[in-house]
Amino acid sequence: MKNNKEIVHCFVDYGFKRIGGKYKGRILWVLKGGVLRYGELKRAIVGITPKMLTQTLRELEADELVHRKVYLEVPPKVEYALTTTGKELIPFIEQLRSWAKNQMEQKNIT
Amino acid sequence: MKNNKEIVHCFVDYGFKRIGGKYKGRILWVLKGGVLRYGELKRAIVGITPKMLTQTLRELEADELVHRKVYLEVPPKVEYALTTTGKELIPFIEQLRSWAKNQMEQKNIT
DNA sequence: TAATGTACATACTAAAAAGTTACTAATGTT
DNA sequence: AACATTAGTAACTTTTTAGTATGTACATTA
Repeated sequence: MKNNKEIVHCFVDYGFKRIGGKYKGRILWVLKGGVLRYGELKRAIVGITPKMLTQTLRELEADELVHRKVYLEVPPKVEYALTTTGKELIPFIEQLRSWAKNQMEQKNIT
Repeated sequence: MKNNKEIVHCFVDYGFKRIGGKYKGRILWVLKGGVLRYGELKRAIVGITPKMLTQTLRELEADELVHRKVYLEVPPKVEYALTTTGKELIPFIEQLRSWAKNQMEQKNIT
């Protein structure tokens, strides 16, 4: 999800542009639990490919929602954590989540 | 944004699938103010094409977030309104919106 | 008689997002 | 020497989403 150069029409538009995309919400949500390494994220976000994980993390980083810390070791070690701005989004995701939970229970979705 | 048949991985995933897409958030948000006709929506959602407006409204309708009421008149008249489920999303959008507002002000985005 | 208004539909194209497959670096371990 | 480990990359294809351009119905109004 590219969001540079595009015209932002309103706050809602801007907000959705920053958290849109197939995996951003899930990534932010699991990072709510604390710092995670790349491989841990990969296991947590079931179904994501390394390409999409890296790509999405880079977008989140550029967007200052996630912080990336590289350890100069071999084998490599990279840790990801929410930034302050990223943490501010958690209540919002939580609200969507509880709405979704409700909906899924009502609709009996497996 | 198609979301049938796909695997839903968690509540967050499900939630984002239901409100994802370029215009859904904005449409729900303007409908918060009350019932709107097709043409009014078109004017409210600046930049949307009739194709995308219709398509998105149909998705929202199929998803039971928006209700569509057709008057059998000529020229045609169709009204759109939030359903109960749709209204339940408003606080959530409001939260994203206020986060976005904050961000935009901090970053001095026009 | 022709234009106007309204809510679309249809066919097609372009752009964006996501997926697939294969590959790398450098050290420690067997 | 071969192998495992970790966090990715690169090139390419497919799928999905969005945009463009044009057309339709039909009562009312000019």
